[in-house]
Amino acid sequence: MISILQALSNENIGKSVSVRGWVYRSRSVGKKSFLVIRDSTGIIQAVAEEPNLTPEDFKLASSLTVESSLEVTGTVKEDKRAPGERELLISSLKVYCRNDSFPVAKDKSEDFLLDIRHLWLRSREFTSMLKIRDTVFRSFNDYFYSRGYYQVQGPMMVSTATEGGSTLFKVPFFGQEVNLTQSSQFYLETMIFSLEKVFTVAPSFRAEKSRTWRHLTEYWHAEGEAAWYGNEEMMKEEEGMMDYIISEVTKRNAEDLERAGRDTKKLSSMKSPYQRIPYSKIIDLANEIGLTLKYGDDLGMEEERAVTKRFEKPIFVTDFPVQLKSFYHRPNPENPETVLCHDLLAPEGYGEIIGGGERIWELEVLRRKIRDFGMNEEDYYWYVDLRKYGSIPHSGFGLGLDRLVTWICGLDTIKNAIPFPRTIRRTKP
RNA sequence: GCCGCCGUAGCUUAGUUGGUAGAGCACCCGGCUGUUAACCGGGCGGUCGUCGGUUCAAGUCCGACCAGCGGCGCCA
Repeated sequence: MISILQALSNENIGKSVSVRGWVYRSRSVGKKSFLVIRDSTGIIQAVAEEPNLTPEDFKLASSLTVESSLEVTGTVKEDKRAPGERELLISSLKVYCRNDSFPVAKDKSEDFLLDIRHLWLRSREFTSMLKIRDTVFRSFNDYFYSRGYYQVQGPMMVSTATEGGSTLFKVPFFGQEVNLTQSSQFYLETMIFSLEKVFTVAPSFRAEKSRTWRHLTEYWHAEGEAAWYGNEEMMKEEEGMMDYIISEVTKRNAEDLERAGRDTKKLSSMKSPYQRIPYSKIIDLANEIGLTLKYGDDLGMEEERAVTKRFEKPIFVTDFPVQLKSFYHRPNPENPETVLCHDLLAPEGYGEIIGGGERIWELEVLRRKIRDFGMNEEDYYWYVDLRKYGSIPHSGFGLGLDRLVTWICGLDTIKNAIPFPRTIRRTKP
């Protein structure tokens, strides 16, 4: 038994091989049947005709429906008429499951495809996306291991919020209530005191009633936290990570990117360094483009799209005003109206994929910010404790892996960057 | 949270001023000696999202509900 990719290789021409998989297309002309078979590695056309097969087997082969599963043995032959110019002359076959009509046909709506996502995953487009997604997750881990980070895990059930309080999922917990985590950041921060550099890949949950192309209620959050790092050092680390992920994807998934309609050369050209643009300059730029933004306004969807379309590479937006960012961001000592932070915006209109920066490490500053943001210090006692015992400068980031995949694949919705998207109105399949 | 939109066969859909539903694909049967989302002929397949109302008569008009989609805000 060999893979379809292997069956198509030069050394198998003229040889008898066995492959197994699923019927991708089936057509018959006169006394010949053409079965295009797919497995995880590719597709090959198999030809069934009677001299090579018993009448029973020929009939069986001719009757196979889309996505029926089977195993075939046959001789690999070069033939200009075949897709891929190679095909398999079937000498025997074994059918595992002959289907009724497969629900996925040529006419399909976005809505219907979401209902049958469990079957739509078998499509070539989705297979390619899943392979690219695999590379993104794998290379994220590999990069941080190569940089001396440890992989750690925080809890998914938590009792404190990282961001605002209104977007938490409440879950019953032995007569009490807990929340599903929105970020593992605070837990990563606790672990830098033992491991110094840590990362995690975990789901995060947001109960925001978002209805957009780039929000999920459950998404894959890749986070890193490093002791002694400043904002600039963290940005450099992220540049290294992005370079590595993009080089791995373009190396391993060239064909998959092509199927997704993505220009591999264009992706490869987006090497770091990325521009660092202060928030105030972005406001100026937005106004040059014709948008009306004043200092203190947050960047909306329209602004982000317009701005990122002007760049060929991702950009960092830095130095946001204090009030636009969460309480834990460290104010810039040279300009306390702004914080030492960075958002990484993907080009081509895709927008924010990373948010990060330097964390407050001075106890009194953190206490004041917690008060200023109207929060209760007692709820964050353990987070505050970190600033009491051996506190150090440190920085971190959170990356939306599904957003990164959306951009790398050039998709128009984040729902197609994850096998089973969870949105405000969809929990099935 | 705000704004907009859709629901007719397994899928994609047509359906006129209200008169009891038509097609393409899929599937099944038959034909075709090389198909490329094959083609040709036939067949199967519909409580028109649900409930209620108006009417002699509702897919069509009205109301409520259910389900889902798109955009904004928020964020990764």
